[in-house]
Amino acid sequence: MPDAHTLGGMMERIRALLTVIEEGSVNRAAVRLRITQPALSRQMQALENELGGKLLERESSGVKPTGLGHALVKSMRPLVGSYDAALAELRRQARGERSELRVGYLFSAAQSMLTPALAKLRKSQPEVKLKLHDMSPREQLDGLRAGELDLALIGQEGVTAASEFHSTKLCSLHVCVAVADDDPIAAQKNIALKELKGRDFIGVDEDQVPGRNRWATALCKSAGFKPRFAVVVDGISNVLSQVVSESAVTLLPGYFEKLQHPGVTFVPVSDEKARWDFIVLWQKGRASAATRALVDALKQVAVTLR
Amino acid sequence: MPDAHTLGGMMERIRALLTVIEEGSVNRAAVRLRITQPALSRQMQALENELGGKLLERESSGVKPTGLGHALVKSMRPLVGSYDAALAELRRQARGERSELRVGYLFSAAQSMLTPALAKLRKSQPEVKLKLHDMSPREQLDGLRAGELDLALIGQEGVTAASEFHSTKLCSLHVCVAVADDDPIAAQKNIALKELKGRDFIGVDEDQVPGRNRWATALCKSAGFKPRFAVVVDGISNVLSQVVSESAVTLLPGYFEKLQHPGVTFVPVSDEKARWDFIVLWQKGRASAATRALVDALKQVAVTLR
DNA sequence: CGAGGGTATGCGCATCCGGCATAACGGCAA
DNA sequence: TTGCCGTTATGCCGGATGCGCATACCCTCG
Repeated sequence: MPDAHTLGGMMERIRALLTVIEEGSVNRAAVRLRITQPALSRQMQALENELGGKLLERESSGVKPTGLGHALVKSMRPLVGSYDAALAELRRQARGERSELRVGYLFSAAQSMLTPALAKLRKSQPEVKLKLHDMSPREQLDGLRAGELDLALIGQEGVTAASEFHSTKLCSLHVCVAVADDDPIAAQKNIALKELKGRDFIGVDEDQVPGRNRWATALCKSAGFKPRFAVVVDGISNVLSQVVSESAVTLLPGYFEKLQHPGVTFVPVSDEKARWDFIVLWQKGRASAATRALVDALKQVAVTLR
Repeated sequence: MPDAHTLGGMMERIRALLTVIEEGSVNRAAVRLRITQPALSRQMQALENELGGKLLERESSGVKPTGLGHALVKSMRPLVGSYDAALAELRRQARGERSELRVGYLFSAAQSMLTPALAKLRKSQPEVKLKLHDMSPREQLDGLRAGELDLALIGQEGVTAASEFHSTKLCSLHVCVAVADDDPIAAQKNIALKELKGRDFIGVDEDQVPGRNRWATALCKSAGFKPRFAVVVDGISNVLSQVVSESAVTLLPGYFEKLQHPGVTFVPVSDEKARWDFIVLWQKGRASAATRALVDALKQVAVTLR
């Protein structure tokens, strides 16, 4: 029940009217609401003025709803109930008690880290309701911005957006270059970035993997050349096919070495600066216990994977 | 949009927050809401205090929702929409513009009057959405009291409840007595009430047809005797069967003469006092145009049926 | 550095709204 | 019939709330 000093809006007056109709008496309802009868009487009048019609028939034995009063009860009672439930849930969430955790991630990048972290979370917070969404980095960022995700596991693409959310770097992977099996580079144990000067690069659509091309460009620039993107494809899964068919190269985070792709060889880059960061982003404001627990679990798993 | 002096409750602050998040700026939202930026800033703070958590991250370029702010938008936006729609509909109804009309009636009693009245209504108010409910007198009264009906066509049973609603008497029917075909009374053109002294009467369950037995009792008392109810049945449709099987009698409104029932004859009662009133009840408070139109139409039809 | 955009906060004033006291009405019992 | 009790409505007053104005502080950009 709101205290006397928050009874200022229509919703509060509507709530009071529901009580009056239930009691059939302004006086008894006032006792229930812990205000005086005259104050409540005036609230009822104010509500009638605001709606433009009588809601109550006044009699010496109490009050009875008019047709309009009945209609208000019918339409507003469920609404008030939903509103109260929503407020209660928001207050719970504000206290960090949100039990739902919506996680966005890219499977190929995150599964080796996410799976053990979720196991830890399941142990420490068994009541958490997880919603896992396999999505591209772009979708992850959009989901966070729209408030549809609580947390995202994202790579280098998330670095530019990190200031919009809370963020923590989990680990930094080395970089490898993908080449066709019959490429001379495929026989090397590793490669320096400058050896890629003059080669055709395959880029990724900015819309799907924001910042990937800029990252590759920055690395090559630090090695003294500017990469030429012969083709820009619309998804990571198409990059490796184009590497083969175009006799081109592309820079990828080291986790790709674990993926088998016919006709493609991954060669580690030896440059110290060639790193790919893996970070976790979560919403600003107070984080729920579930969110904090998952972030902690991810940090622990990241340490073991180094 | 409420004016500046009614922004007192949480709902109004929530509404303001939706605007702030939409604009991404307290300042621009304040312009939209036609209040000053400091007032709106304080409302946001008050709302955060009431919910117990930050809803907005403040930056020099404006504001961004926190996770809690996103959650509020998601849960409250539809609620605010429903609330506004409900208020708008209530205001329309208050102005007499309700386009729905829920009518309760007992078919056998009311159809001869209701059908022509509805034809008149259809002509004068073609946009009215009618909801017709064939129900017992008890159900009609309960429906009115619960605000589920706007108007009820009811007989003598509604007379005692008339003070709870607006009411108009439409007509007064003569009374007849129902007897078995082989009863000596069946051969009479009419009958005086006092001739029924000593006969078994069939009564009707008070719960289904409130006041029917009391009405019959009062009529017989005015003729100098008290009726003995041999059987009390649970519905009007069972009365006539019992009249035959029990060689009993019952008093009924004159409209029953139009109904064919095997083995039963209806004989008019000659006593002047033997009348059965037919009335229309509708909700207190301002009646919609549709309700008034139907009441008028019923009055006109009642005149022609006399 | 200054200008312009943003949000937060002190202060004063107007309005709102509650409590207290009282008026008016209807119903019921003696 | 009168008096009592229950009801709702309304006048008056004071405290609470919330707004506008002025100002402080921060950030970004030319």
